Amino acid sequence: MTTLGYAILGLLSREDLSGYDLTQRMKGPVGYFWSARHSQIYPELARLEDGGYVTHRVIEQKERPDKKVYGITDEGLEALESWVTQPPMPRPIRDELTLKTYSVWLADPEEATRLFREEELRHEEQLAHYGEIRAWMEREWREDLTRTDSPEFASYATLMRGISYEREYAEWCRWMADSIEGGKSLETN
Amino acid sequence: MTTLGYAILGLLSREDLSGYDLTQRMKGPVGYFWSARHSQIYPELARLEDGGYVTHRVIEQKERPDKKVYGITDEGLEALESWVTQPPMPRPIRDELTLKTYSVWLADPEEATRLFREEELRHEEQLAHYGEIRAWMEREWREDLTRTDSPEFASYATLMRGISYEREYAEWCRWMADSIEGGKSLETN
DNA sequence: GAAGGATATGTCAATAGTGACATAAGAAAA
DNA sequence: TTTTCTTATGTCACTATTGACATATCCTTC
Repeated sequence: MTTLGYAILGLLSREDLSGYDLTQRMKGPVGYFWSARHSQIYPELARLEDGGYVTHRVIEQKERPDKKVYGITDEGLEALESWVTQPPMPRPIRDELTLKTYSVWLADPEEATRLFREEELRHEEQLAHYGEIRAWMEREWREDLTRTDSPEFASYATLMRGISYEREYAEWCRWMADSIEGGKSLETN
Repeated sequence: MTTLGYAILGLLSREDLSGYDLTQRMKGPVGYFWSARHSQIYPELARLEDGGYVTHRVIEQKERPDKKVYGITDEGLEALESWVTQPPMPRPIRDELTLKTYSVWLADPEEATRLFREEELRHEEQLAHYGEIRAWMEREWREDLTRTDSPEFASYATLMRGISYEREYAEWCRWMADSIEGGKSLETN
């Protein structure tokens, strides 16, 4: 089983979905830390069905193309449950901006400052967006969020990782821009 | 040009290195946010040489296999310089632990708590390791760190990203473990 | 004397992931 | 009326990355 397979099972454990729906859901909370295009999702669904983790039924629609709606099987749910608490495979982090930082000493300071200010803004915007979603969740899901065995709590916890990730990134970008602009690094930290 | 190509140029802009040396360097500051195995580095060096970004000379060694030491060309340095301040390609983040979190509602709370405590420890350890390197850098490179056009500052800045990344990750893991252990999420945050 | 580790450079098959191509039909906007 | 968007499912070629295989020598440890 691939990690993408578990991402799909994670979505199907909450509700039955078509390949198209799954592609859309990849833009929500799951997609913040794992995403895929439809060209990867359709073949993966076929593999999951082959392995007995999901099944599908065809929904005929008038005035729209037919749908294949997928549902998780008992075997699929079991596989997902045992995967969840297994320590994650250590994967190397790949972050192009931080790699660029390693060569920032070669850059024009003004251009470098602009780069980090721009990236700071990008992460601040993402943070603001997540903040709105958080406020919505805390308003709509107040009860559910007190139970850690609710899917709502799981979505909220994933979002919280997004929030702290973006905040950390934005702060570091600001520190970088300030350091280069000020010409000194140890001064501001 | 690939991102790995620029990672290699970034190392070669500081000193001439062999493929083997580059592989070793990938475990240091550059490797914190971009890494590769030797099986990827050797072909990439060939491509870089093909493109005129690097050149090599063979160093014959007694009692050891011969070396190919690579050096960056003027074209290579130019390419690297213009890449550094270019906005990075947006890449999807892939983090298996945060993906698991999306399905944590299915898990046994005790096993989930153990998972997040373990991961918290891993990140705390990495943080402690980075902290030692930071202390060493601040001691040894005091002067250099005041100039943002020094390679030492660039290494330090990369390390600082590592430090804030690990701190953020460890804190979130602690919040997760505490939330699941306490059975409540909104209480501790 | 044997085994394992470090130095040193490569190839190759398999997997993961992206972007483009392909098709089809209704709805909405220009 | 034509174009564009949304729904809907798929394939295919290419790139990036990993892990295993391959070879050779010296040095250190058992």
